[in-house]
Amino acid sequence: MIEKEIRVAVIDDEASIRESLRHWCNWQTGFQCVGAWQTVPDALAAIPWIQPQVLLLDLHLADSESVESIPALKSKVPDMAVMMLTGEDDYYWVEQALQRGADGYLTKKNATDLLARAIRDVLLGGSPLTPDVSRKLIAAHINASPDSARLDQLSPRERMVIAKLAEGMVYKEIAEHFGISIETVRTHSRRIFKKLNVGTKTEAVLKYLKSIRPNGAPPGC
Amino acid sequence: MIEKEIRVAVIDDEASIRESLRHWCNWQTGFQCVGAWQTVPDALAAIPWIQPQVLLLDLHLADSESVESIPALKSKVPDMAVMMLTGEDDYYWVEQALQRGADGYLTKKNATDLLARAIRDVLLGGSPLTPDVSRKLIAAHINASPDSARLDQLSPRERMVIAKLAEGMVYKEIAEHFGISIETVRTHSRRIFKKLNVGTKTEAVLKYLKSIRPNGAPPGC
DNA sequence: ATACGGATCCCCCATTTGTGGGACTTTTGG
DNA sequence: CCAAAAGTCCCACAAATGGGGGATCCGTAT
Repeated sequence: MIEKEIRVAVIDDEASIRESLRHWCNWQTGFQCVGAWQTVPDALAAIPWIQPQVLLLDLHLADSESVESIPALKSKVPDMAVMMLTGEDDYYWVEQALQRGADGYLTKKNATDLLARAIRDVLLGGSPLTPDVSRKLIAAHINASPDSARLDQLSPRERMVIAKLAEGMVYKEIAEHFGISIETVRTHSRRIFKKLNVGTKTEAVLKYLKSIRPNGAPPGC
Repeated sequence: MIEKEIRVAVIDDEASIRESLRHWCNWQTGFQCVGAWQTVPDALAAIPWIQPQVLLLDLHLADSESVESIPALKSKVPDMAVMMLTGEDDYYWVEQALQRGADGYLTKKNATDLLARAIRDVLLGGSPLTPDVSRKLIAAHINASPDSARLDQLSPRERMVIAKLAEGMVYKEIAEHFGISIETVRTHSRRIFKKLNVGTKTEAVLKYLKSIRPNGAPPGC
């Protein structure tokens, strides 16, 4: 039945926490820790071979590294669940993490007694959040369109570029339109993709249209 | 100054008209006829080498061949102007031709006295239309979304595919979603592009969204 | 002064896309 | 039943795209 144990991996730069999570997993029945890395790059290199089902990701890795890396991590193992672990419940990071594809978000203080259940929940498609997190999430969601805000992260030039993308123009046409190199357009697009957290022109355009007219004015306007 | 003459080409299956247009061009000062073909395939083979500036295209080639071929012709010589010539002013064909990239549309009866000016106009970026044509164009435009009709030219499967494209999915994802080969998805897409008269996924999605909700409901609905 | 974001451009590389064929089976409408 | 349309799959090739670097220049903020 070692085959049926839930394969859990850990990323935490703090050795003590990392190790205690590892030991906790292996001690719990039904879980096995298949990896525990200190840094995201280490994990990125390993998880494609390890194929964990759940990744416990510490929010406290140097500044925003952990949150930024969620898309990359999930792309390596698409149906791996990412569970954020954090000490504080700074809502800014909650939002950032969830927008980037985190599946759960637990504050560490009450993590240990909830973690086993949370891991099982997340594998069943749930989004386990500790109560303090979900309270803030709900509060923020009643009046905010999470994606619209992303647009003002775009620089003026990037806005001009995505506007043209949203007219169906290809890179070469946009370059000619603005009298710049196609390489510049590609650079702008790559940054737009990163900021909008998408991977293709079409996805970017869809998010752009949603953001620019959440109420739904015709594309021609 | 033979270099500064406007290079005109003709496609017309009726020999008498074709020849009279050729002679007319060469007789007019400032024009030279650089080609006169009976069929579209003949022209397609020749124009890349000839590089005409203006192509006079008879609408009366066997059924829809001439209109259908406008995109192909323009793709061979991207900045060549295509001027439609027709006896009648059946608005259906006017619309079809303009949608496919025709730059001008003249009815033959009053063509000869306007043709010289129309050719010069079209090269300056204008869209010369005989009055009867423009009247119908305007009438049709006040209350019609010309593109919406195009969607029901799509087969059921093609509609399913473009619906997924409009969710930002890439070919491989669509293939997996429907459990078919990526080649099949590509084939569907090619036919969708042809029917919607576009060249890229993004353009297709934009037309699709416009057609599916001309009033502009949010993409999420 | 110097660090930083924005804008510009360049190279490389793997993958995806767009386009042209062709071919086979299954529906479907006369 | 037969022809047309739809759906499926394949090959091949050029172009476009999506990332990954890195580099330069210019303002502005620190």
